[in-house]
Amino acid sequence: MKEYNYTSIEKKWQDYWEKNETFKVVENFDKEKFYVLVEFPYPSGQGLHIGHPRPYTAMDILARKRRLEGYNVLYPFGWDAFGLPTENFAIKNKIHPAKVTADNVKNFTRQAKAIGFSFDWSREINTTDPEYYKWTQWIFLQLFKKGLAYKKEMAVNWCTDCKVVLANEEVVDGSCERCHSEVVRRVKSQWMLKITEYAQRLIDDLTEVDYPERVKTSQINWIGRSTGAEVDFTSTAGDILRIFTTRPDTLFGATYMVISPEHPYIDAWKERLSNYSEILEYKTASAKKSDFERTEMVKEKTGVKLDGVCAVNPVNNTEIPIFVSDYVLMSYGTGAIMAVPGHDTRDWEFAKKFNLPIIEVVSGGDIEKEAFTDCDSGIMVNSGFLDGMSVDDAKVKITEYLSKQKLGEPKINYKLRDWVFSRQRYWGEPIPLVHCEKCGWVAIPESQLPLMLPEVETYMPTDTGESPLAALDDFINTTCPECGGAAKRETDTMPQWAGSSWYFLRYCDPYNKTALASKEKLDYWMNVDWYNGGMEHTTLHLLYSRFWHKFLYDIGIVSSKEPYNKRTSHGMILGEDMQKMSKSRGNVINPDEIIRDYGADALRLYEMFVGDFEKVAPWSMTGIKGCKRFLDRVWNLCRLTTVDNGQLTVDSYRKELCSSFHKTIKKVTYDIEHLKFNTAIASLMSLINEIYATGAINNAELRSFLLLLNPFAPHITEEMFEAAGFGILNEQSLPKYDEALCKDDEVEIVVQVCGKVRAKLVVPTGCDKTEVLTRAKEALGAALDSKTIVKEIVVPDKLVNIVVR
RNA sequence: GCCGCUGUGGCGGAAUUGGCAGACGCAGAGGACUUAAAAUCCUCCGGUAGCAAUACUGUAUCGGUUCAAGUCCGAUCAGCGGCACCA
Repeated sequence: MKEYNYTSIEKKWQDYWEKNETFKVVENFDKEKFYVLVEFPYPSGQGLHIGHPRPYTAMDILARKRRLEGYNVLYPFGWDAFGLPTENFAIKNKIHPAKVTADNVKNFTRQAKAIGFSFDWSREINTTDPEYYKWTQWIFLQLFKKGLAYKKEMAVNWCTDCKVVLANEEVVDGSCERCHSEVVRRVKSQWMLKITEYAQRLIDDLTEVDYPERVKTSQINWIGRSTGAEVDFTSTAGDILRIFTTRPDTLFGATYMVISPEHPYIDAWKERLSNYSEILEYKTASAKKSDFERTEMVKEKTGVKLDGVCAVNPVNNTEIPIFVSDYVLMSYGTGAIMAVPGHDTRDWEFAKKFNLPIIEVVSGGDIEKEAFTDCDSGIMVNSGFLDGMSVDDAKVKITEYLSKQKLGEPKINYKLRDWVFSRQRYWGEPIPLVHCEKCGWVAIPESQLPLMLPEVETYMPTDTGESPLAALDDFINTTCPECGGAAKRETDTMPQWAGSSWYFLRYCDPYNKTALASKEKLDYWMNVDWYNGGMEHTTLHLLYSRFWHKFLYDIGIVSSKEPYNKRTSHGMILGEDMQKMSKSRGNVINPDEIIRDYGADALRLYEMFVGDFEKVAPWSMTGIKGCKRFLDRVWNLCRLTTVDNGQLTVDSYRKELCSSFHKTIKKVTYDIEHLKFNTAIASLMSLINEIYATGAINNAELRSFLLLLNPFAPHITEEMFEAAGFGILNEQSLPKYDEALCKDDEVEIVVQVCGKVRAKLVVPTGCDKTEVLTRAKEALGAALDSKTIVKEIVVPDKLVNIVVR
């Protein structure tokens, strides 16, 4: 057995593909297209992670298979290059982030090419390229013009020492990742995008797409639609206090109210509140917590009663106390709730702690022990005109009543919040707006796009929390496009999500100077037929890009409501210790070394063979050796005796291998479509074992085997294909299977007695049921004597089960 | 606390979706080749009992449905990931 020289073979074919532009694709309107997409990477300083090749190889296999099936395949690649790590590296090392990005991209490109992905490199894009972000800015302007971008006061993480706004990621246990100082929540005016306006459509159109159920569920839960009612309580201060509830039926059971610490009434009622200072203290304390900390279930409920103002329940005119507590969030509903401790777990806990009355309004539970929250079985009690009704009926009745009395109205709420689109950072797309004293916020003319990111001395945000751009007078000061007067530019930049929300459109027409892509090309290539990415992007990137696509559909840029027909997700590659790979754990694997020691084909094969594609899988050095061993066996196929019959037709496999070949072709073809790469490879391994067992091979067998393996291991198969005189593999078609030839003439039948295997029997495929049963009984012989047969089950071509007493 | 996912040999994982559990690979043991080693090839490889044929047992735990359960249902335990107490 000889090892093959993977280094020179892989280099040879990578050069060949590059020189011949093998995978460059052009719009061919006569040919059926197939658009395969992988999430473009963030080019970090660490280089390609060993996890990256897993999804890239999987989709490369699909792309190569589709080409062999005759499709016009678009499989593009690019760089999602704006972002914090690059900026932080630039700050630390005083290198321009554009330079850092260019270096990282160069390294990533070298590594990606060494793995032999069949990307169309002529369509490479980079979100930090002004020719690209010109169109990111253009889309933002359209959103702005349609009223979908607005400014809002938002709480941000503020490092008290660095005096900068921090991303959630930079806050570790409530303190700054860099200086470990305290981080507080501070209010800042931010650009927001009204994704909530698309909430219902983002739910509804999920029925049109082929996503894994867990992805759909995550998105639906994230958007979090709930139906209920808004109800107006009056306060003893004379104002109306509006609340949202999903359980209007329990209105008679409301024994107190809770408002969020940020609720504006706290200030409005300042004069009436005898314990105002105590309330203010509570408000300050809760400002230090994140929403997550505030809403943690395990934590003890906290709160302060408002002394001096009460609320009045509109259905029974009862006066009830008002509390302020941080478990109520200003960002959901109206920032105020009615508390029904008898039928809400959180309210129940709060009421127990503060000794508040608990009234049962739905019978069926024991409210002394816990809140009774079941909506299906209870009957209304202690609820005036609702008594005796089911919960569902009561909901309808009370909502009608409230509407009629003008005390409230039905309401649908979504958990989904609008998208915070501003960053007080340098390394992002500048927001192309100016602020004019007279005209307000004004879009810059589209002819002035791209609004270039200017050079700055330091990338550090300013100590007022503004972006580094705020320190550049030349950049800030401009004229108003509307009135011509003096105006100031927006200095915030866009989040990294912006560029990735539409990149799949740019791949269709990456050099277009007059549009983000031409309508003709968009209509040819879109939709993305198959999009693979990580589960971690399910609720942010995937939702954001669907939102932008729907907006572009609304303004006539794209022709479909949804961008992606099919979405799949891969599992992470873990370290050999089953832990997430990280520098601190010391379990990081460098792909360069793997390629050097085993070759790209072995790396590709191993990452596909290691386990279920959708689940996490650990790296294993011995595992990759096994894959390399398999490739050596493939290489040595050509050293077997060739028993050539001179034919290259499908039916020229030798008789003893014919059925195996057809079965393997069927299995590999099926498995690739269903992300079962591991079992596809296993079946190829079984087939090669069978070939070796015969000690020989013929041309048709070698040719089919190489074609089947090619999507997984493109270099070695191209080389062997050429050496065998079959031509260039990439220009061929995938072998086909014949269903009739996949079947064996005979099958083994399991004979069970009471579910236990007692005999085995070989019968012709498709053998008659009674015939099988007779032969099964013969096989069992005396074992059935003196037993009463209760039941006889025959599963054709599989098993016989005889139940006896 | 809530949501989602996952529990199968020494290890990674298969199992046509209810029909012989452990495919394929790794590791291990024995043998062949070799002066020797590596590589390669052949054989064995869940547990218990047995020289063996074989029998019993076995898919996190407990229970259920079924002729038949890794697979379906109910409860429990453990691990991983996500989270915005969503009223």
